[in-house]
Amino acid sequence: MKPISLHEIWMGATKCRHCAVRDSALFAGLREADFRHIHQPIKDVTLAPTDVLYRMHERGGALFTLRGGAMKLLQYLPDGSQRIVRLLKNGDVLGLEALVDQPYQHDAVALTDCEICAIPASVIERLGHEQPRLYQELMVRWQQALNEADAWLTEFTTGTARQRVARLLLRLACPDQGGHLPLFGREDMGAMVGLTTETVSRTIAELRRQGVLRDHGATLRECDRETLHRIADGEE
Amino acid sequence: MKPISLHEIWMGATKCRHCAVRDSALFAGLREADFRHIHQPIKDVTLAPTDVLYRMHERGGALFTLRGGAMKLLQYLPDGSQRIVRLLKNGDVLGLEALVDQPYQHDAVALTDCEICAIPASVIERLGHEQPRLYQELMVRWQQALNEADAWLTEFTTGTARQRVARLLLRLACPDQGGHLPLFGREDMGAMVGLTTETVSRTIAELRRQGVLRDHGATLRECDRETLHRIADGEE
DNA sequence: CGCCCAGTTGAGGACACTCAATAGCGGTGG
DNA sequence: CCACCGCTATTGAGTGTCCTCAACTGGGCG
Repeated sequence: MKPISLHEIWMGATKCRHCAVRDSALFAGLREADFRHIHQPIKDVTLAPTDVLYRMHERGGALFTLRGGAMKLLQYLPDGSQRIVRLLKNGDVLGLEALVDQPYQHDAVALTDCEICAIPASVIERLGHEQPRLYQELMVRWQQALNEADAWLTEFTTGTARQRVARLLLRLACPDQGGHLPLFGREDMGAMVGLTTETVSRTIAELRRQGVLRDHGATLRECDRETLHRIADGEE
Repeated sequence: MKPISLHEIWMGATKCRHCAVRDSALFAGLREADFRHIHQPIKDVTLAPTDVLYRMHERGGALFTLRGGAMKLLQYLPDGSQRIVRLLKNGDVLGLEALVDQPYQHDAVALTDCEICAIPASVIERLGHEQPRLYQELMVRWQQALNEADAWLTEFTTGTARQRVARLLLRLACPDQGGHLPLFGREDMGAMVGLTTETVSRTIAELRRQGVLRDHGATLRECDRETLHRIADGEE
């Protein structure tokens, strides 16, 4: 849980502008010339699992694009228990709050090794003045986040444990045939669907026994999307 | 449940530009001159409870500001059950999806009598070209929606029925001393916190018996925010 | 007056939680 | 190389909460 201070982020050399930002989904579509406007440092950040990118209520003034890896956004309840509010993967943006001058709304924690680009909000503001296109791009990101949030609400907080886990698996393991996420720990899965680790474990164990899931070693898996869908819809 | 077709909305007279849009929170801050850019109709809409403003998956091309009343945004599960994903009140914006050319993501249903302003996405785009300020305003709205969504996830899907109902009451009845929302039906409340109507009813009945809630006639209420907070935090 | 709908209350059962013990894996050090 | 430790996952037993089904109440309105 080594925290990475924002200070640390900004003090680094300005090695970007030549960096991978240009590939970054956020800036895709901006033309070469537009980059001359970037006078502030855009810094690369690397994280290891459990590292914290930023914390709730912090005022960082930067947003981030996730160029590689996976992260989770956490919120906490008064009793201390935590809930995973969203997952982020390649190309996703986090910390958009910074653009409207708000403190971060979550803890952002790395689930895998991550490569991240940190972009000061001021850079966006400057670019945006001459590139309304950028705002369009940002709004798309915002809407994506909102869709995700709503989907989580309806998919992961309703129905039986069996249904929720099935839906989660469909979202995590299966979407892209090869790119299995490491299939997180039971604890994290529980925090996503609002169940205890034990219940998640039991549920997955049963799915395995029924042949819906196949454990390839430790973390890799195959899954029968067909039946998972039926389970998710409560038909089984 | 009389549906209001979007066609119906757009065919109306262009009585706005002089209309209340200028007071609308969304456009607050734009100066007089900026309104000359609005060539398209901005239409007023009035809804009665249970009326539908738009439906999921529709492509309306317009966004809306809620000038008065309260609305709910719904999503559905495969089994047909519905979940209330967000509530909207005075000054809130809905249908932002239209700005990024997406179909609406929810059913938008009136809970009370509503006054609404319908604004074509094209108007925003045109205005935005010369008024980057407007984008800033829009992003703030988007972030608001996102904060709401996240808050619902953590507050209304965790803890016991007692806790959830307490949190809901704190959000609905109490925030503004006088402006009690009609304290929705049990069914709606259930759809917000992920419980059955019976459980909500039982829970509220008990709170009443314990003197935390006082029924003033039929819908009005007083509540002991102090103890509600303690209940919400699981200390009672 | 009686219907209708929303809310309330009851009884019974299912499901997920809690607490607790066991198993499996990986790393570390003797 | 094996023994041991720590962590995570798994499994079990018992309990509590919430859901389901169903009956009953009460106010609003035709």
